[in-house]
Amino acid sequence: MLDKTYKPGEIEPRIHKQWDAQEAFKCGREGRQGDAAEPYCIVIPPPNVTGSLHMGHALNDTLQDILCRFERMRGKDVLWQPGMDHAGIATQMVVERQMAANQEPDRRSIGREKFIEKVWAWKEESGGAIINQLKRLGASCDWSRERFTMDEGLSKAVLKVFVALHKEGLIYKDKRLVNWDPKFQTAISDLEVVQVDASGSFNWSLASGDELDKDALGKVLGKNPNGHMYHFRYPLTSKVKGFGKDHIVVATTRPETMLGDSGVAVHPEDERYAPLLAAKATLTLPIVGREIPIVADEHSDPEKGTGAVKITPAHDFNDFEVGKRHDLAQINVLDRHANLVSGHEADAAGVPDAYHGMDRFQARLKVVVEMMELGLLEKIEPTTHAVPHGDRSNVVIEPYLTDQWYVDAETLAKPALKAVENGDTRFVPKNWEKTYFEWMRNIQPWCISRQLWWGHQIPAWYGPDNQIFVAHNENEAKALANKHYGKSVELTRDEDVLDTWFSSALWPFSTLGWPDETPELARYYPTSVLITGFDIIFFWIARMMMMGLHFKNEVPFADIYIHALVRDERGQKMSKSKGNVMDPLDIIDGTTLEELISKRTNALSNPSDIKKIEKATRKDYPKGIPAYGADALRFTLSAMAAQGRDIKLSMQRVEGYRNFATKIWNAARFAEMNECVRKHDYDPAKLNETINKWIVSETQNAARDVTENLENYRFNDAASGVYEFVWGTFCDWYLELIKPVLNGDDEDAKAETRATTAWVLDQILKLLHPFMPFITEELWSHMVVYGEKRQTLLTLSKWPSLEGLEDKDADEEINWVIRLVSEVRSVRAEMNIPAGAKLPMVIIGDDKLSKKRAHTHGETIKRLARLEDISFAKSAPKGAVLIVIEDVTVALSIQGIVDMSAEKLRLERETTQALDDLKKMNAKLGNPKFMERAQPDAIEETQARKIELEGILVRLEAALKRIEETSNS
RNA sequence: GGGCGGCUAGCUCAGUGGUAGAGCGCCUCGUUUACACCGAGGAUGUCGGGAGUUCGACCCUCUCGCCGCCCA
Repeated sequence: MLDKTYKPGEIEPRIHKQWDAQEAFKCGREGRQGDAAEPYCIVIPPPNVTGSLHMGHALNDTLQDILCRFERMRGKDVLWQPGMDHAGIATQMVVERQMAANQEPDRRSIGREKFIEKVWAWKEESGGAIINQLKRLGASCDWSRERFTMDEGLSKAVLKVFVALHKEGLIYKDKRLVNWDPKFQTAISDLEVVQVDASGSFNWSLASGDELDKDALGKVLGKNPNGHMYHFRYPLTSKVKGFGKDHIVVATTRPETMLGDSGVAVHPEDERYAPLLAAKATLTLPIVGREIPIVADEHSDPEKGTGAVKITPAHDFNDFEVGKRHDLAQINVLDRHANLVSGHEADAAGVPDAYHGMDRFQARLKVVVEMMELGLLEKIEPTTHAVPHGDRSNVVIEPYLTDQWYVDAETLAKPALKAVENGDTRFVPKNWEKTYFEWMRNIQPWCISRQLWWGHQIPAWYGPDNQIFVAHNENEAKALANKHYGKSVELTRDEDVLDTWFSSALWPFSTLGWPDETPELARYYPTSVLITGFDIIFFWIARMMMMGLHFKNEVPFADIYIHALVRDERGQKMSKSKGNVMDPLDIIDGTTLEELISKRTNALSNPSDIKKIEKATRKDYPKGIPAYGADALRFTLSAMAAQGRDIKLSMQRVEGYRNFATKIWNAARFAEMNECVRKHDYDPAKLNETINKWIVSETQNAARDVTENLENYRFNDAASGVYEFVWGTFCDWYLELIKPVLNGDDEDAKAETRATTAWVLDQILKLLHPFMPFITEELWSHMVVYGEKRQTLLTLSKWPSLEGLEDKDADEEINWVIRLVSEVRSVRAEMNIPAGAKLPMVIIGDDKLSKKRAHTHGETIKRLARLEDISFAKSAPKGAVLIVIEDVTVALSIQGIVDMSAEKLRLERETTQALDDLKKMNAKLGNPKFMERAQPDAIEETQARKIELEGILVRLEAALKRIEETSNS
């Protein structure tokens, strides 16, 4: 016998063991190989090896798991390919931090090789915690095929791709500006930069005559160095005829970059500056003393400020382009730490001694003060502007001139763009393709080199004269060099590694064995669908499309399903630094308030928020979180995963779906108690009892509904469909309706009903399994106490594909019973009839069908509506409440129990409502345009509704009349 | 500045060119051995504002407002 309550914590580990023992999730299982089964493949978006499961993963993986389990049950040969990426920066950061905490020597002192060893050791010991968390969620990946982007095979793929693309000229080395992260001292891609708005508060102008309060400015900039626009006067080297002033005013939010200025640009048609352009006038850069040209370039906007823009080609992306057009010098003034340069470089750049090696933001203040002292500071105004930050380091990024490796993304993007345009790959929901197109059409060269140690080292070797040899290995490079130089030379390998996303871009085929032509690659590529969040359309999807098409000549996936973002209760994006994260495992296993608080406050970006976070957490979760179980969490996420809308996680919803799990549990318990046993020769198409025909018909509807919705990625519709069927139809009505049968003495009916209950329950477990794998698998294995042994695990059983079970007559009959019972219950409650009172019911009139139905279901109706007995009469007895259903009037004798004036009010209210509705129908039918132009269906429906309402009104009128007679007598 | 999405019951959210929905919460009731993590019943809405298309708009179009996100 089942326990009275359902305990997820006890069930889940047991079920895991069953799945593992039977290797249920392995692809290419017996009976599903070759032509025997259609392959179905999803590659997991590889989580980061340093990561831990968050709600976004939980949603992402729940949806993938639903599809995989669904298709596996539909008989397909499913491969859900799991794995992780090596997360270059994040992992290196974790390990370095750990070394520092242990007071070990830093990575530069131990050298590259030793450091890499340490990273691997870390990975073996504490990396990949997320994989176990995924398992806890119930993810049915083929774990035997787990891959890691640094694995030998995947590294081989990276090598091959790099060498091939280089050979084709699609990978090249270039000196350009990159986004430089001064904390990690590496280049990062555009996508790894987040723009953070800065707003200042300091205001000053030369014209005001006030003295600049340096200390006050220093204080403001100490809090946030950004958020101000500084207007500088750059003096003309010599006076120019026709130009009234002896200087030009330029504005900047980054004053320190002026040390690297090599020109000032004005718009070619800006008449204000025409004399200067004509005279080829130059400016003398203050502080530095360099003479710089004034150039005409459309980049400067005459409407903005003074129309003159200072140009710092080595430290600004726009200026870099302008500088190239006018052959301006690229003067670097920062070092790798984003401090001001020192030594030779500083001398070359003309940076004064006082600035050498100075912090960039201190230099900013110093430049401003010095300009003020020179009388060249015109004003400082507060402004709001976007400041680039490293997404991992959270420090201000500097555009920095370096040699890096690039992928010619523009060329690779073309086929990738076309594949979506012509429908080879389909976005669901469709509107995301716009985002994809937008990005692909404006794609920039992809900087793939990183100045890190952890990752795939770039397979490029340099000769003594810096000649580059790209090869699969050192010997091959040496051979190339020998040929080039005609002799053997010393080669040095490029120190840098590749962007982690470079290897992730190969994921859909590298995990299947490419570059080897493995059977898996042949069978599972292209994959069926990619499920992911919109935030990595650019990072990952676009790049997989490019690489897949280039190297496999086929799109990597047929469909791309883009799901929502999971937000917190207040609709805020969850983030560790905001302290509003929710660990999915805390919902599965439960947690205490204190643990929750400590988890949320230990990674805050702003520690002063601790109290605030604590308060909010105490308010939202005063008792911590109970253990709701993986099934409840999964069901919540899928029920809330409507296309195109974010999910605001609601604990109440989780609780509701936990209750749903308990409901199913108890329905099964009821079935067990009543010996509802499966029968091997049970045929749902050959039944005698109307009630059973009905539920079997409803089951078919529900199965079709879930199937269609899952096929169309309508996860929320699928989930709420099963929910409604299980609770609203099966539990609320079917199980209640059969109780009299189970307690009765018609043995044939009883046997059929028991078998039907067992059969429906089996279908329910199957339909529910993709959403709630644990409880369903548990019940599946449990419901054999009296029955036949199961042949398979539920997860490997056959998905219901039901046909020919619809039964319109049974449907109408049972719906009649349900309506009748509901109406009686409703009237009883409204009339305040004591729950215990059993009333006699009289069915008025001579309708044969009603009589027959009332007779067949008499016991059931009596039980559910709490009736003493059911009889038939031509007219209603005195002192009765009349209930008007569409086609029948029913009298409940309640003499003495009920206040007749209340009853009168009730009938009057119903009459008013019916009259209102009728008026609407008549208005429609009386409108010639409606009759002329509306669809025939709509007209028919309106007419039917009109007739129905008229019938109801006639009977309501009769009922009211009776009341008056009764109260008069 | 460009683009996308949202605004529906107290809350969280579905929804469709033709009679406004669910869950939670709320109110009333609960003799019944599946379940109080339950059962029965009930109340609650100018579907963000305005205009248009249409026989008919919560739905389509335009416009305005507010909120959010992405890109520059």
